[in-house]
Amino acid sequence: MTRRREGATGELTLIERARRTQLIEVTIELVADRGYGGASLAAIAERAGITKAAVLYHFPTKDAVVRAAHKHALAALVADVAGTVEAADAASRPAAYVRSMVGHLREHPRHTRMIIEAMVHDDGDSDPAARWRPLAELISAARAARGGNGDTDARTTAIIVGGGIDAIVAEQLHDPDYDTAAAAEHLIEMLDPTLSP
Amino acid sequence: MTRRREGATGELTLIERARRTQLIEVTIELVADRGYGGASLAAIAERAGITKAAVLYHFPTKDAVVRAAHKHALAALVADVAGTVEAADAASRPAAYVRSMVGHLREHPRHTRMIIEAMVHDDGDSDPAARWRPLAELISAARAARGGNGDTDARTTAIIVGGGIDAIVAEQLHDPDYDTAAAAEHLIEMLDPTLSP
DNA sequence: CGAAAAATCTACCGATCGGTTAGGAGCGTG
DNA sequence: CACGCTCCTAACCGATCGGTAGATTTTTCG
Repeated sequence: MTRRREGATGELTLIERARRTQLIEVTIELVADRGYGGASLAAIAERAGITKAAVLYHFPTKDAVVRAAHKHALAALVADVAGTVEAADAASRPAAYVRSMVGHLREHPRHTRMIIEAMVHDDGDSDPAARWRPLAELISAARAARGGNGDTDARTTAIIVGGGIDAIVAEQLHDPDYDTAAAAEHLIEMLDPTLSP
Repeated sequence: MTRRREGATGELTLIERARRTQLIEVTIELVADRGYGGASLAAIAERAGITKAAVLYHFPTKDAVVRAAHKHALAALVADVAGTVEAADAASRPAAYVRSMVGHLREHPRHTRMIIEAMVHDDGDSDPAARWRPLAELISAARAARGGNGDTDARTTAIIVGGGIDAIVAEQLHDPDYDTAAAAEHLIEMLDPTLSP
């Protein structure tokens, strides 16, 4: 058993931190470029310049590496979006959310592919509605701020708009010249009427 | 070389047809239930009640089986949708398209998962915009029929609406009680204003 | 019936998968 | 110096992958 301390509360070594970060980064690259199946232990180890066993010294299993990479990409995303959205007033937060989300995903295409790949792969236990729940709450709040009609299903609106965001980003992944900013504004124009009574 | 005639123009045996159909069906089930990686030759063969070698007698490679399954699911989808859409007049065809697409995907969840899985897996060579091009053309035609403003980007509208369709279906896959029909109507309500001058 | 063709089986191949084991540098500390 | 800890390598494991070769059964048809 050459396994790492798992939930140890002790602080990590500097080298350990650096290695983990590096492994997460190369894993994001691999999953983004070659899909979940393409991110084998051997591939991860090779890109990091170490051996498979060394990778498994820092993480208990391969899935743990991929999960850590997914978590990292997701955390960076929500932190970025949350910061932008807070600056807007309630009525325009859904628009700010869409703009910020599309913008972030365009600036970090690797993270985008990583998140999408993870979404597709972990079958079942992830709810699409849960992914867009923050957006659903912003939509509810905006409707309330604009005076009523909070009866319309914010969950469905959020799911649809979220799907639109994903589609815009996916298109940009295929065609780097695609004008995602214009597409985001178009999506916002479609969303806006549903926010007013 | 125990390989099948590949592009032979000759007619196929009844058994061959039945086997191919069966193999395509079990492959759709497998890909839908366990993802692309879960559809191994051994798994396909087991579900069909034959051996791996027998599978490779009817198809040259494993990928050929999966591609055939994808093609089958896709063909069934477009045939279904096309039939419904033609019955509507130009101005309301986009709405009919959305309704029909969501309805078909709900009635054939396996096909849905198969298509999504294939979409994610074949990296790069498939353009999201191409997938929704038929919808983009319906949107353009509807705008023309309603009198002008064909300047708005139909491609982007189609991509956004298409993403909304995918998201609705994905949510229904996770929550079977989800009201996809209502969601489709909501999506249509968001689409409609963009079709008029 | 008997032979050709179609369909399938058993058995194997090399490659790769995630993971394990044992050990050995390098380094700071008693 | 010797001990202990961190970080890593070389070698290996059993399982599974897609695919192949050749024998064998089943079907078709003159």
